[in-house]
Parts: sequence; structure tokens; C-alpha cells
Amino acid sequence: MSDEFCDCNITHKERIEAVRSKLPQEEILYDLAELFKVFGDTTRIKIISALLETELCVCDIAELLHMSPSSISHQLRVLRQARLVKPRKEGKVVFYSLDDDHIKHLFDQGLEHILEPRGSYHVSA
Amino acid sequence: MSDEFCDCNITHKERIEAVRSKLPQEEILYDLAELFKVFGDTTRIKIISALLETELCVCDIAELLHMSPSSISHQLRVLRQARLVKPRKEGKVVFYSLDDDHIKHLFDQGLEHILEPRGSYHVSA
DNA sequence: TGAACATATGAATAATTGCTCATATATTAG
DNA sequence: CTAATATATGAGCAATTATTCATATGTTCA
Repeated sequence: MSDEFCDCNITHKERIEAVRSKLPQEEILYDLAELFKVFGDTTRIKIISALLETELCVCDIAELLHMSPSSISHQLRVLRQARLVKPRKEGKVVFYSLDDDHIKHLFDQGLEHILEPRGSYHVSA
Repeated sequence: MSDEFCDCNITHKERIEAVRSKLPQEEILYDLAELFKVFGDTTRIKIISALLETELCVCDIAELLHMSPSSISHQLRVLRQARLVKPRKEGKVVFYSLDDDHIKHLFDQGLEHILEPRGSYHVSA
């Protein structure tokens, strides 16, 4: 066969096709990876974690994380574009808060994985 | 004050300290970002999505995703180190499966965010 | 209007990362 | 043991990205 990407002889064609038919659309998986990528940065996770408590302005967050307002603003833009936070303008000040509560669920679900006791495979060996 | 990281005058000290006292430990947040980072790649999300259906060997996955066994093996190592997948050896063949079911919850929670209708802020404007 | 300030953004740079290629390890068959 | 095969891994390269610095935008107050 010419349409092989792996020179192995042992691939289970039926199993592969069964899985392929059940996979979400390419675009969905791409967007999903993009979403997780946004969570996958220490600065942004800290911002999200802080906004889980209360809304904060850009300078509050900068002060909280000991970082420059500029870098925070850059990261808030990423979070905005991912629909994770929303701004509320009050004069010169912009307050940010979380955009919906899926975010808390995602965050907590991640925490559970982090904090759970190690499985047997990883303990031994 | 000398310990300011933001030259703004408007930061709410009390609010910042209140949030700071409630933030998870630095290390927890770091690990959490690392976990999400693992989900934040298209190839790895596809692997996870496939393993949600059934266990697969390295070559199955390579064939499924039209990628080289080498690149899949590299990514499986990342997934292993994050305790997201576990190997099962059968002769020369190594079958991978998901390590626990937090993973499905995380995956589904992410999907919900992706698929939900856009909020009002993002729709208008 | 103009100065001060909070935030946003573009460009540049340093660090990270995913893939490829070459090679190593491990298992099975002969 | 040797050849063949499935997987793992190290080095190198190209692409992505988080931060900094300079500058722009927008709001308030005199």
C-alpha cells in the first residue's frame, strides 16, 4: 500500500478506522488545543486564578504578580481573544473578570489531576 | 514605596492582598500550567482524543494521524511524563491508554467552552 | 487645550518547542 | 547469534512565544 505513514506491519486497520470515524472534526480539535494552550502559561494561569476571586484592573494584576503592566496587558489580550476574560471600563481604569464559569470548572478539573495521588504505574518503576 | 512593580496610583492594596492570600501556591500553579501546556498542542490533543476511544499502539496512532512513529513516540513521552497516558507492552508492540478519567473530564470541559454559543460581549462590538 | 496617567500595541529579542533524521534499545524469528 | 521490526531518544533546525522597550490611544483634570 502506498498510503502508509508508518512502515509497521502491525497496525490494526479496523481499529484505526473505527477511531477515525469517532474523532471530532479537525477544526474542533485545533480550537481545543488553542484553548488549552491559553491555560498553559504560568502568567496566564495566575491571572485566571486571581480573577477567580474578584475582578481586578491591569495594574492590580501587575502589582499582584510583580510584573509590568505591559506584559500583563499583552497576556490579557490573549485571554480576551480566547473569550476567557472580559473588560469593564471605568474611566481610565479597565477591570477584568472571567467571562463564564466553564473556566472555573476547567481550572478545578486541572487542579484535581495535579493534586491526586500518583497512580501505581508512576509510583513504582 | 519602593516595592512597586506598577507605577499606577490606583491599585487597591487590600483587594490585592486579599487575592494574594487566596492564590494557590506558586508551585501548584506552575504544575497546573504545565498540565494545560500538555493539552495545548494539536498532535497531543488528537492522541488523547483517539485514546478516549480505545487503546492504540504507536504505529496505530502514527497511521491515524498521518505522522511519523518517531514524532508520535516523542509526544507520547510528554504525555507519559504528565501522567496522562500509560504504556502496556506486548512483545515488540507498546499499547497506550489514558491513565485516569480526569482526562476525559478535562477534555469534555474544554469542548463545552469551545462549543458554547458566544457571549454577548463577544458577539456585539 | 494640554499635562498626567491607565492601558494597548508593535517590533525586537531570547527562550521554548515540535518535527526530522540518525541511532539506540528491546523483542521475536530464523 | 543475527536479522528484522517496534519503539525510544538525542541532536539540530525552524517556528512559536513571552517579555521588554518604545510609542500610541483614550480618559480625566486643571
